Amino acid sequence: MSDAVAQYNPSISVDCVVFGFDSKNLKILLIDQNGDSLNDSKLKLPGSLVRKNRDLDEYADLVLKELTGLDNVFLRQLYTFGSADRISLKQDREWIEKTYSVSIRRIVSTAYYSLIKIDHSNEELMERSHNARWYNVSSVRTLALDHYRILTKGLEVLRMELRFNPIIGFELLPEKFSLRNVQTIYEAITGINYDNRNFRKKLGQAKYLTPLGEKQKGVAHKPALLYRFDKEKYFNTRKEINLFYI
Amino acid sequence: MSDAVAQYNPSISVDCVVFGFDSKNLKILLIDQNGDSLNDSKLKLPGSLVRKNRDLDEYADLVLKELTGLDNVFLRQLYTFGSADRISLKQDREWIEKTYSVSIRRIVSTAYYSLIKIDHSNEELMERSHNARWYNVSSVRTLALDHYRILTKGLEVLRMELRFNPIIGFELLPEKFSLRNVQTIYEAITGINYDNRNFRKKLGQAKYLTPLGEKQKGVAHKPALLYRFDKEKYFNTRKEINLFYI
DNA sequence: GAGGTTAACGTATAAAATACGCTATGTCTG
DNA sequence: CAGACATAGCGTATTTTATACGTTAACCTC
Repeated sequence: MSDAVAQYNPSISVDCVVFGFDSKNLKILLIDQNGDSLNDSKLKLPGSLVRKNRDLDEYADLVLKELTGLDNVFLRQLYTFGSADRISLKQDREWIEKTYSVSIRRIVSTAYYSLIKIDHSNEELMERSHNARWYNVSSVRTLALDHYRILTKGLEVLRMELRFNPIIGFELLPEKFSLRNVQTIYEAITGINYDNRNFRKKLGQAKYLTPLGEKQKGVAHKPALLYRFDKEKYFNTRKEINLFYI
Repeated sequence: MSDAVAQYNPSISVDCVVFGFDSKNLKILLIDQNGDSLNDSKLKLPGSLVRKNRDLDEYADLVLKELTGLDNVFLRQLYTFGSADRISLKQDREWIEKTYSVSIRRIVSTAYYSLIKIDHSNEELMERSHNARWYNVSSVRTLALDHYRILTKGLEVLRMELRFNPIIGFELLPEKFSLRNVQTIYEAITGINYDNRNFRKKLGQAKYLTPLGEKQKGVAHKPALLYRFDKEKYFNTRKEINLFYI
């Protein structure tokens, strides 16, 4: 994202929490600043200072597109981090100043979160050109700058969203999936274990799951039917959530 | 908020959507830029460019405190508006440059929303020193800059929050209130009409409402019992919301 | 004291959540 | 090739919650 003629606003940046799912675990896309990933604290979220006179949202999209090569990915604003002392380490400051050729004082960063179908991503390309790789969210303990806090916020919002917005799950799942895949992703995100029989009973009421008549292959148990998420039906049959909690 | 020696960052600002409730309608606190309020489009949200090296959150709090004189008010981040063309009108740009004595290009504004017990606010003071007054949210049609969009976002988030977080309602209600007051505020925010008997049945299950043994006076109907919201009990008895929607 | 208005309590029914039993169908192992 | 094993997939019983609506109580105004 660095460019000799680019004019960056030295106090505005975007960072992206990019989630994925490998049919077992929730993943996050992280960049290795140094090219070696032995030390967790050198891992950071993809992001960039924003060029002058560019939309924030549009710029987050750009960052993501350059990183993944993917277009039209799910991307939403998460939160804005504006503590005056966000960039407290001298080495972080110097890294930014060198990368963008600007002198910085404080940076307000607007974080976004993105949901990616991991099988659509070109892992080789991401690794080669950006030192970016998928990590298990559950194994991440520290990150550069205040990026761990951003990740935590991302997880919190993801959890909240999934409760009311099943689309969150299907953005992460591949085109074809089993009901069990859906349950696994709900469990990975919420941390709650659901009773398999009740979970699928509830999912069965959804109008937006189209069975494909196709089965899993090569699994050491009864193969599951595969389904497809029908976005159109989802938006047409969505019923109002008319509830409040005491 | 203007000050001769202040150093403002010319591209970062905060705006506050300040909600109130007068036992009938949802209200919003707006500032009249010109000192006359005949023209809606001259009304704006309270806000300010942010001084260099000041926390965003802290600064929103400061703006609010200077405006209302109130301390420790409910204040949460809402959304960040970062379109490059947010300040499209020449007169808006000039007003900002004159007020803050800075030259601006683009401003990224982080919006906050605040909930105020209207009976705690000093309306005279606010009007005299800031041209600020409470308006019915439902009667606001246009605002300066992109502030109407910010208000819309505020309403949307308020609605969502109220579903899971009853505290939202009690932040707006006075210390003593009737169950009917609670229902009215829920209806004002969500736009849904609830059956009075079922609504109070549900509220009755809440552990955090302490009856005061005191009754309404001077009302032309059976006077209602007054209650108090017990924050501590609320946090102690809060049960996990263990649900997801299909 | 009649009429209007909201408070406050109660009952009946429908819908949703939860708990758990059981059979089916594939792969893997000995 | 039989039996173990694992998850798929269907079903029933029970509890909890939501929804609909009847009824009396207590205050004001005229």
